[in-house]
Amino acid sequence: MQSQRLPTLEDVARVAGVSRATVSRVINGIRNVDPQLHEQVWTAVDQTGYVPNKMARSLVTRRTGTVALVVSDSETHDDDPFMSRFFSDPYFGRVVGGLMSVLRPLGVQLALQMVGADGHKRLVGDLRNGQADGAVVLSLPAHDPLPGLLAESNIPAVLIGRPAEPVPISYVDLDNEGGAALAADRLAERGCRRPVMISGPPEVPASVDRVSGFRRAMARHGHAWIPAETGNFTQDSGERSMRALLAAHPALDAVFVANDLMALGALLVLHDAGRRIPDDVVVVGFDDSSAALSARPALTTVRHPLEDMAAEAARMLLSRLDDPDARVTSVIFEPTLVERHTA
Amino acid sequence: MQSQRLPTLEDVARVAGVSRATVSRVINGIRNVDPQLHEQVWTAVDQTGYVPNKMARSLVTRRTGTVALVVSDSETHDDDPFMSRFFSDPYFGRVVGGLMSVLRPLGVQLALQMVGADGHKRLVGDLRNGQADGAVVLSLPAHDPLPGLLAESNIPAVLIGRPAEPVPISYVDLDNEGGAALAADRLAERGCRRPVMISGPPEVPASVDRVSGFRRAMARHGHAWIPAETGNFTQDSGERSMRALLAAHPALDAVFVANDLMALGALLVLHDAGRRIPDDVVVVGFDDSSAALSARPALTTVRHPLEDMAAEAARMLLSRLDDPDARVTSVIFEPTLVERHTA
DNA sequence: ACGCGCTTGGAGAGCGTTTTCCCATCGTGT
DNA sequence: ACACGATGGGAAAACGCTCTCCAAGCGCGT
Repeated sequence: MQSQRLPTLEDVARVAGVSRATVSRVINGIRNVDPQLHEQVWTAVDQTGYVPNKMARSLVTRRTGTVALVVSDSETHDDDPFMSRFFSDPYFGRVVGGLMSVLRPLGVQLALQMVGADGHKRLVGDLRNGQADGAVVLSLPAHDPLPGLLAESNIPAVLIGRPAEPVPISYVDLDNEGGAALAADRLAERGCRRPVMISGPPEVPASVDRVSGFRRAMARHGHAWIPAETGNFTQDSGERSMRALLAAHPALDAVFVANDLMALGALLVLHDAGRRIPDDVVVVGFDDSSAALSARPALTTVRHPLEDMAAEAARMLLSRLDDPDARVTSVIFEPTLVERHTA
Repeated sequence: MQSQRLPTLEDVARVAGVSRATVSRVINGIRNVDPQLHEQVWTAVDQTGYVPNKMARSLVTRRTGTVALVVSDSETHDDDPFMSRFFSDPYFGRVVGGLMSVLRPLGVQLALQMVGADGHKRLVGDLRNGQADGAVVLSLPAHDPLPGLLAESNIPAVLIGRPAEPVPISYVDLDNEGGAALAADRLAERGCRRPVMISGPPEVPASVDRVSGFRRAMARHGHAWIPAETGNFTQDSGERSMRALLAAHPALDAVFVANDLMALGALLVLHDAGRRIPDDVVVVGFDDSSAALSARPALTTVRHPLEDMAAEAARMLLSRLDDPDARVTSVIFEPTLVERHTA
């Protein structure tokens, strides 16, 4: 079986005994077509096995039916076996799942676009051209110029996670401060006296917000100062931080950890140190990733509704595509506390 | 800023004072162009900010510069919050990472295609048309007709994981039997007397191979029969299976678990049962996923080089695209044993 | 009968490329 | 000088589709 020429509109038209234009109308569901011809056309389509050529269509409509998922790799360039750290992080998969849940029923394609430190202009060029109708942008380094470029090129785009500097571009984000406050309230409720925290890297905005949210809420509960240790969101750094904290503050009885993976590490260290959880020490994580469930005891954590956020981002992008003059908007999601067994 | 018309070849040609054809030649690096004009054209390109329109180009070249990553969702239709189980499984991310590592340097796009039980013909149609030049197909249910359809439509495609029935289509796969044998050898080496195993679902071929490989190798070591319990690759099922095994065979001193996630569960149960690892019971997992590292003690496991396999799949697909008459091939990867602290 | 609006369907002009011809132009061997 | 093969560049034909005209047909009011 050779890769012979596929049937075109022309072929269908010939078979149905009508013109290209009519077939096109029928295919695209435009009314004003005699039911009789309508019928003829469809049978001709079936008979020829016609499938519209997407590129030809896109060329004239200026619509690709594709949105790009842009991920930055400027942070993970050449140490790891290529990006494996990022892609194998459940974060990525959760976003893809969320996007797909709204894109797929509508027949919209998702194309992966990676952009390095250099490729910004190329990306914008590609986007303005035929690559995609719009973009969902993920996980940018703190002061990435991309949001600005997108905004000024007038490319439909939605960020997941707000940009570091204010930029006229739509985004979805999580109320990280509120989430941290939830954790703080829980800790207070459990009657903790000597809370400590393990924070994330200071260059990621979400991390900063979690710290400040937690501090502020704890202050309301009468804890003016919270000893903290800085991790980098890996389990390893969680262990290290916990050990340091334990050494400096042996009497600690509560710890807020800025993400679940680090919390997993902290739990291990606490366990090895002979602390009973939650009796001696209560622990609250952040994200409600799959790690939270596999922790022992199962981790009490702040749920980050990433799938929902991604789905909303997709919806926002789509509606922007339908109405190019739509205003820039943002949606902030409220986290919730998932009570399991560590606090 | 309006979405004004972008510069086209025509515009560049006018600025450079040459014809469209010449600009096209220069852009596509076709020799036989006067260096002088060559220069003129490039400055004109810079000046106008020209970016070739991908769709117009694809329309005539019949090449999209895109490959599709096809994932089946017929198994996970409507129970979970949409596919979250599959996408958030590190499996997905590892494959994406591996594919990207070869695709991106070549400027090839990756498009996600999900296909349900019904959508097969649609997918094939889309693929034969403008969607993508070829496909990497992932994680199919046992007797999926897709490989057959792809083969008979002569669509360039590479499967990750061999098809259940023999089909003339290229694939990469892991020597699951060999991997399981590796685990068996290790268990034997550790002098185990009463080995048991936790297998995966019988409908996935890889799972079956792991079981048979393990059984065969253990037989060589003199263990004619291995008690087994069947899980479904989740941590939960690992726990359940381990509990059952412990109840039925209290004297067990070694367990082979068909994937890391289940091994994680098994480890927890063994720990709760007061068994010391690896002194009382040795455990070997399979996959070397991130779970293996976060297990305590760190899990000894069989490494499944998924990124490498995905990368190879991409390379195979690409070379098939370059030479449409290339023969169907397959590459089987050899797993290795990663020695950590459980065996 | 005639004209007028309304519905249908066809002809054809693009959309932005690549690529096939084909015509200059030039250098070379006789 | 003249013919002749290279070689560089332009005109224009696709590629497969959408969509804007226009013409034809039809029912209605005058």
